[in-house]
Amino acid sequence: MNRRVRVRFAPSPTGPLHIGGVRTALYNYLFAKKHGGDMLLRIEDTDSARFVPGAEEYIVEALNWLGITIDEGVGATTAGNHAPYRQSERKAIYRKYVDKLLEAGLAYIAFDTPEQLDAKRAEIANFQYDAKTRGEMTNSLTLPAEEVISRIANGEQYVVRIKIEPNEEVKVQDLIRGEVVINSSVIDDKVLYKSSDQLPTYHMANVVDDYLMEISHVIRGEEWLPSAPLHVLLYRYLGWTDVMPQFAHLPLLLKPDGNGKLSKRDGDRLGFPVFPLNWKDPKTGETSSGYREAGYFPEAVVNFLSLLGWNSGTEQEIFSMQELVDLFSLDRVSKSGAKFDYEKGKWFNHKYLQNKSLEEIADQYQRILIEKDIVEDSEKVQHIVSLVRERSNFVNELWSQSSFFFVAPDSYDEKTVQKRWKAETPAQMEELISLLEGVVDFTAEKTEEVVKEWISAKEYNMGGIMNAFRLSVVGEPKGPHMFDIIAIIGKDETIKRLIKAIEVLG
RNA sequence: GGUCCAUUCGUCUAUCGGUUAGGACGCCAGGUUUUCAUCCUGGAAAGAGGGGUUCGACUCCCCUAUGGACUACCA
Repeated sequence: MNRRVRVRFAPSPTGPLHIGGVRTALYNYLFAKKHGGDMLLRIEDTDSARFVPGAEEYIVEALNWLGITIDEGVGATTAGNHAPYRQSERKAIYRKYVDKLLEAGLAYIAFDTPEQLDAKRAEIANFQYDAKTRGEMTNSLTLPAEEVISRIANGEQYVVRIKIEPNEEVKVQDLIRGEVVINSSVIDDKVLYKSSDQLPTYHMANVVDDYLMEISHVIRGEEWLPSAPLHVLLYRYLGWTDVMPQFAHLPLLLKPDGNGKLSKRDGDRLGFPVFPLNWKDPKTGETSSGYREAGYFPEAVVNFLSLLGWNSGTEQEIFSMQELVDLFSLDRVSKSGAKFDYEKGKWFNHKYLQNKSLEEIADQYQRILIEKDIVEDSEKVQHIVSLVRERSNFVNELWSQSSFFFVAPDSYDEKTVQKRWKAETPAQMEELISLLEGVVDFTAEKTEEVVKEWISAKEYNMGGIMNAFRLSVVGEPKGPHMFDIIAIIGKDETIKRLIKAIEVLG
């Protein structure tokens, strides 16, 4: 069967989008675009208790920032003809299919309260609500029909459970892992629907929506692999096996150190963001840092994430979104979890900082300068950026590499003073001042020529002069070529800084 | 505990039975440089262990070990 590729990213609005979720969204997007298909965004808010205000908006904004565009669903520009795309708004739809299962005897009503179930679990080790145990529980299989009706009529809360037939090998074809087989006896009679909020649980809602929204491929995290057989069974119970989507379970993103799934705490602990955007928790007021605010380019984040669990098979490392789309393939997705290496993430941003146009970088840098009340024309800023960007990873690091172009040093690095400011230095700097005063054409080329001639004529030590010169102008032993620096700050400013250095350092 | 998934340099990975096991990040050394960086060159660094299958296994199979996920009226 050849049907249109339609994939969905289906997060739960329980908080900010985790970086692992971002990668899942990215892989879905790449797969969809590669095959000319549709990328949907569906909000899985069937757990009213865990709903967090602002989370949905955050998810849309994050995907938008990253360039992962949504064709259909929440946050899409066009309406889409499978609306609504929020599960909380689809209550009536699910009830119909729950009833269908009930009528077919493939599901049943259970009245056991959460407390009773907890008691059961405490009493029996490894208790599972299934074919072996449901006969001892309070449900429509053990109660007379009239009692079930009267209990419901009396307003008693209940859930609907799927009736799993034991001892069957359930096969799941996974596009990444191949065939996965699980015996149905180890699957419990999962709750599909709860009367308390009249909403289905994840499993039911997910299957019904994927069916109704004509999803062709379910690409999701590996944490869903254990419940995939249940989903296969649900498709079968509902009579949808012929249009069941194909599954692909992605490897997890792991902690950089130690073991386990990458979590919010790891970011706090190790000092890097695990969210795409800053997130302020509405309850605690606590803010978690995001890649955008940390100074990352969205392209760099996408590139970095794309390679955590997938590779092109070539030695190329830098990919545009379009290249990623062209090259992406599920059979090149790896099976094992990937430890999150933040250092490599920084390297990607470094690469993008070098490869982007000077105009774009200068434009971003100017915004930082304006915050510092520094206004310069863009041509000059571009020139400065061209001199210092190769030594930076982020636009916001540019300031520490180039502040001396805009403001004179207010102190001098002590170590350098001891090492580079000798007894004879002040006199030499005086000479340098009068030399520079005489230079008419104050370009990097000209000043370099004049100063070097003077140094060799006087038989001064090149390093001694230049380092003292740098100390006077920059205040620290850093920065680009000295003559490039003074050409930008100009003759007057250069001389002013030399005079001040002689004054202060003696 | 049970079920399932996984296992190549520290990390991300290439390899789809025959390779000096390749690349990248990071690390180290050297070079360039008036400084700090960058950059360039080079280097150290890997097939979890044990059995098979095979003329030949990193590659296929089994066992063990290790790691991970799941095991809710959460997703």
